[in-house]
Amino acid sequence: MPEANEDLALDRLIHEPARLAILTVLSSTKAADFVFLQRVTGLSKGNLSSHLSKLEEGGLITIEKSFVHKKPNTSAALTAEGRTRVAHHWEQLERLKNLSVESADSLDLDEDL
Amino acid sequence: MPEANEDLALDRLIHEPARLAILTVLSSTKAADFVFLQRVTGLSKGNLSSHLSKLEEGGLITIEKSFVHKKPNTSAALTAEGRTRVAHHWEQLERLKNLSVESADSLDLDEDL
DNA sequence: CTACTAGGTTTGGCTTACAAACTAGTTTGA
DNA sequence: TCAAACTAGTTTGTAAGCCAAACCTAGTAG
Repeated sequence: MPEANEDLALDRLIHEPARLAILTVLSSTKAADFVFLQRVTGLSKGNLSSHLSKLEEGGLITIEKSFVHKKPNTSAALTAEGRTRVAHHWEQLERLKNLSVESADSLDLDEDL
Repeated sequence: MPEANEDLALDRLIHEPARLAILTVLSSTKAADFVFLQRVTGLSKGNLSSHLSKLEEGGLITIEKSFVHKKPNTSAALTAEGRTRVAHHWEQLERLKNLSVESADSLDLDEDL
């Protein structure tokens, strides 16, 4: 029956490097389109496309499709929930990192040796 | 050809939550044995076992097996390389996080639109 | 009209994380 | 004494996930 310090679990949807990059970019821009995201993240189109879909399914971002100069344009933006969840994720990481300082002595292990 | 800001790539061997937890614990203890690691990380035995193997193969930790009270005992410790690579990983994360502040305007996109 | 390009999406294969099943040895207890 | 239960792991099977190659659709240049 494992299940230690449950509250510092990391959300894999966010934690994945490619998505963390996407989300980080979106954190600081109202919205970003596909081409821009591809450039700054360095992801392939296919890769970016599927990550965006997953983020949308997960409720972290919204995607709006339109036509700009007669060309398809896909724009992504963080949802309110997405914004808080991403922020929370960074806090989790901070907690985990700092856990290495206190660590060994004070970890909440059920004392039943 | 994508391949943007290459130098903030995240090492998946380290980034994986389970391993990040293990490594973080090891960062602050000279060494930790299997049972202890299982308790603090909350991982199943099988899971912990295979992650430790991968970390060892990756040169991040060393594993020493012995017998304590006639029972097998597996002890893990960070290698010097492991220690620096883990530290580097936290720096990378910090960089990524802070990238969200400067972001949009100054990203090194090859200007060839 | 044909070829090429831009902007994506779908598909297929390889990798991986996870827990269930297994191994090896030790202690308990009847 | 011998078997059931426990400790400390490892191996294996599978479902999920990442990635890039192949594909799709619409515009545009020759």
